[in-house]
Amino acid sequence: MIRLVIADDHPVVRAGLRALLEQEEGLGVVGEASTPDEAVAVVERENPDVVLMDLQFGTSETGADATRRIRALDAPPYVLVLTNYDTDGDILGAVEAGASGYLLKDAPPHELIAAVRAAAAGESALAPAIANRLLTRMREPQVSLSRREIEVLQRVAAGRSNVQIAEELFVSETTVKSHLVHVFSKLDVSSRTAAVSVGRRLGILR
Amino acid sequence: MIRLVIADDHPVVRAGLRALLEQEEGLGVVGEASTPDEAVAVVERENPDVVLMDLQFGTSETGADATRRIRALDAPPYVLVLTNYDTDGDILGAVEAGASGYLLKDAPPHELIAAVRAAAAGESALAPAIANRLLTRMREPQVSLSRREIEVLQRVAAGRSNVQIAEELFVSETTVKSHLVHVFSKLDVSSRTAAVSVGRRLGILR
DNA sequence: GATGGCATCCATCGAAAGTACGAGTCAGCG
DNA sequence: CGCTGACTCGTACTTTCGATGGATGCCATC
Repeated sequence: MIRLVIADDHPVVRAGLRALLEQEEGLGVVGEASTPDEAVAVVERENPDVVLMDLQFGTSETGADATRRIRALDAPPYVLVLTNYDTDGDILGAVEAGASGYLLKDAPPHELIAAVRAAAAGESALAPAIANRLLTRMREPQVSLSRREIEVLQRVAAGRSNVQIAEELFVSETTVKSHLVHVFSKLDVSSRTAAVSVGRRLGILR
Repeated sequence: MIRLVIADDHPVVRAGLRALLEQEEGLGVVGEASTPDEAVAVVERENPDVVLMDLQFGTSETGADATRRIRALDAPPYVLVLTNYDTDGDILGAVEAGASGYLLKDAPPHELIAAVRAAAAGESALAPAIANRLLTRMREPQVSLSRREIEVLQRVAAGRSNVQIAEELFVSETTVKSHLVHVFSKLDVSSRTAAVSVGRRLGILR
């Protein structure tokens, strides 16, 4: 049986995933987590085959962080990342953190199940709608912001101050400014608000 | 038994709601819909007691529209609106469309069930976290920005500085700041970038 | 006629934001 | 092994924002 752990901060989503997955032969949910920390703990305890990991939690720590920590364990499970938006900037981060698959939350059940089975078999499973975007982004670097720069820009777009962003990312305010300097230069702007508007037009921001 | 219909475009969310609600005594899900149109059709066919209605569908039509149409039927069911964000601008629209309750998707299960029972009894059920915000917004009629304030906010969103905006509008920089102070206060934010992001979510900006 | 919202204007002050250096670690690559 | 790029941090400086607390005239509504 494929043993699963679900990590998502929405009780409704957890219940939905559990319901959809458990009515499938050969799949079993052995644990749930509502925070990144809890996810790591549950995975260590249950030693599952596959983890379904939400990208956005209510906290500052993201699913990508948890994914990185989980993949650093001994004999780690495969991690399937879940997200709401196919434009999420953390997707790249999650993939680099060791996620072996990537799914949209509005994916139909059969896609979900296929992805879980693929992941359990060690294969890569990207939602079709995503694979394209990811690949095109890979090969056409365009205005390629680094992962960190995108992360900072997203938080700027959410209205956070430099100090707040620094705290959320556990770096100094100087570092945040430094990232922003690069973002401004790459986007050819000179203020955060302009950067947000250009970033949105270029599809870097949702 | 309280007969329920679930309308949400996410299969996972539908399954989660169904799972959480059906393990409760006296509740039964008699239909699901993945689009606003389908929701109206299913409600007409099943004649349920309560409808759980998502606010955002993938389409241009919103849950508020469907709510309005459902409440216009003969002997309509009560409608509970579901949304991700407590700042969603359509909330007011949904309430005005006849929704009798309002829930965040990350609400704990007991809150969800309590809201369904309250709705079935014809009572109003607002997520506690929301009720306040909604009420204050009701008595302080929405977020109506003046024409001038919107003009300024739009230019802020385009990345202009206060000085630039002042020149464009043929007023002094202080005047621009003054408008922005009002905008900030109305939108309950304290920076231009946050104002832009809230303004966008509320539909004030493109 | 009063009240209140809107648009306009003003000054000051501290807090953010942005600029401009320099500089270190680390991973990956040719 | 040296190079490059991403990421990190520091210090010092200038500019822009935002908060505060006023002021005026206009106009609609009560």
